[in-house]
Amino acid sequence: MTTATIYDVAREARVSMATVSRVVNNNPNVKATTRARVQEVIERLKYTPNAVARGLASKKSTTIGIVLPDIADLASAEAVSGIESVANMYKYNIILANSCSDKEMEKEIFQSFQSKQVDGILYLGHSISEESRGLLKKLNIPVVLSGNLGSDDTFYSVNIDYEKASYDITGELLKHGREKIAIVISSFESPKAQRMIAGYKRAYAENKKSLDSNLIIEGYKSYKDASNGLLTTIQKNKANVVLTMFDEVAISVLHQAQDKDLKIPSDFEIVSFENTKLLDITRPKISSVFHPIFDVGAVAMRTLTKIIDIEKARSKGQEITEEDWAGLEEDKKEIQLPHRVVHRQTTK
Amino acid sequence: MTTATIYDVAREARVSMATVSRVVNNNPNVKATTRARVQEVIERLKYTPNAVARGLASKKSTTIGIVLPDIADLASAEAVSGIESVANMYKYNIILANSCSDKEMEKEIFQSFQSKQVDGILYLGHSISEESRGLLKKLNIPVVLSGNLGSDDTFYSVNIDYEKASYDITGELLKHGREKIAIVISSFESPKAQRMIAGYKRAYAENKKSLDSNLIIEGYKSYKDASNGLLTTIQKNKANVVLTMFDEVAISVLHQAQDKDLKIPSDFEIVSFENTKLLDITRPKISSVFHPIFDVGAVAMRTLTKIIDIEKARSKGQEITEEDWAGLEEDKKEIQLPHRVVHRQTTK
DNA sequence: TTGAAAGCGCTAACAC
DNA sequence: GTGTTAGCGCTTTCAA
Repeated sequence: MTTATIYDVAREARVSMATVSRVVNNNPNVKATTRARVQEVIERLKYTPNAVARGLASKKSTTIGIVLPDIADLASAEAVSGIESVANMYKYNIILANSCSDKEMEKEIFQSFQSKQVDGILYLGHSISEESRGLLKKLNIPVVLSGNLGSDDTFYSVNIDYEKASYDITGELLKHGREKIAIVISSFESPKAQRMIAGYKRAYAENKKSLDSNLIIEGYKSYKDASNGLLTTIQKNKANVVLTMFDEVAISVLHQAQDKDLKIPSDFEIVSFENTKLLDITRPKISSVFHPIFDVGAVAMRTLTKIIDIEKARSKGQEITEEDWAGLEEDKKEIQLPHRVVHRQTTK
Repeated sequence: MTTATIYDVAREARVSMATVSRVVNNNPNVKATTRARVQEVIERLKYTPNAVARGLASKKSTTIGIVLPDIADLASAEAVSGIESVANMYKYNIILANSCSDKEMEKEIFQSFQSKQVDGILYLGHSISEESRGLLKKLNIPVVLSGNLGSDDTFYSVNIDYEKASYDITGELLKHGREKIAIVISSFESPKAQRMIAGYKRAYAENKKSLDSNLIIEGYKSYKDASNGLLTTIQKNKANVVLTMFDEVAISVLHQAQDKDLKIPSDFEIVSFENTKLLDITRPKISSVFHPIFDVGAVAMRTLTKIIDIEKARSKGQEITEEDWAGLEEDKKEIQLPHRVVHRQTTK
């Protein structure tokens, strides 16, 4: 079975391909009667435009590429879900690529995205290397980052304000009498971790409490990492509150605390910064800095559509309207979604 | 910046486009020196073939489409991860689409996949409607199902043997003296659930134990669903062992049991049929029928690549070699991966 | 309001 | 081994 082409429709409807194209693309310059006739033939022939041919001719693919370190990670999956929902709304398809945090891989992915002519790229992940940043820039394709920060202002990015989030929760705990608060991060290299630490330090400073740098603990990002005695490390440093960058780490600490028969939250408190749905299926439920992951994905995608439209207008030499810019500022490319502290059952 | 085209390369290397095309596609019919010269120009010009143009000319997109009910679901995400890993190996890109289990949505997705000329489709989900099955058939694109069954033999599918898995665990429990085993499923409509029930019943029959049909409990697929007193329902029917179709349900039951101070596993036992990594981050860890979700995705994708190759050969009128068929049988399209019962801490 | 025609960048006969 | 050429199915001027 060969599918109908625009040419078949044109012939059947006794018009030119151009007219069919106009009808399909809702171009207003078609007489109503002609439009109706073409429509009828389209339905009769079950004509669907070939997106590939269209892409070649128009240099648009209505496809966006997503690069992320690991799709099996729950937070990533939730973000992708948010992305998908708005992509769907705007009729974009999404191509997914796992980078495994590998630079070579990323390079290949970018190339493949370029070759597939994606209209935009969403880069998710806890950090982005300078090389990748450079490659992305050269691609000349609209890009939005999420889950990681623009250290410069080349790209738009969508996140929560990690510094402030960290500051808020640390400050709150300090004000309520906690002194020794441990903070567990993946690595000092991670910009997200850096911001968390910055907020943490600022809170200590403003509350005039002395900070023990041993309480900043590096090297934990999964349940497994942490299950090898992280709690002992925390306790060795006399902390009885811990802030974790990842939910899995929080859960691991919780289990270790339970194994040691610590009373939670009276003896020991836990707050996670990730906030996937995992936190709701532990007992007790783990308190967290609420971080709307789905929304972050959705907003990132929405932002990308705006940039794509602006770039399109720009390349056509068109005026860019206020409406196009709605909600975007050229000089402030870091978009931050609101966060809030959610006390579940692992904080007093 | 305009990217180089095959034509630029041809001109610079003083050969025809055809030769460049041959070099790019590793066609052996090129003299080594010519090949080298072309390669050099390709690198100098940073030429990357345009996949869209290529797709239009060759009617292949090196892209496969994945339809699934919910990407934010952990099991789906793990399967996608498996798919991605082999897709990457075979240089396919993947387009992801959330169907939200909605038929209209699926229809649109299939159309969009068709229009994007995907080389194959992977359909994940607990069940597939007759309509969708029909649409998929008409598409004339290779399809592999996973997570759900082919009730007929139109499509290849990759799963574990749910009937046998259910039979195995039920039989084992019955042999060890349990009498009242509850089984919690999403819905009687689900083919997967049906097979689980079939295995469950077969085990009861073979062990000559009487089965109480109240123990087959329908309507639970998430933590939330279950948290509304599922345990009570189970206990009302005097069961002290439960098999759940989903991990979240198992976790919910576990928590309810803990709330009631049931001793686990001595008073109450739990086995899940899903086996995501969630089961490892509960305390106690939940026993399960081990189900290699990542592998199921990987094998499904691998199967799809084989079918694509076979169809390609077929459409060219080529002989299909033994090698092409490796591991595939035309008359047995249900591929089943091995399962095994994993006793963690919620079974005696 | 419509049509003609020139590509978009590549592949794949077919010819040499 | 290599080149020529005719599309693939569509968009998009430009002209009518």
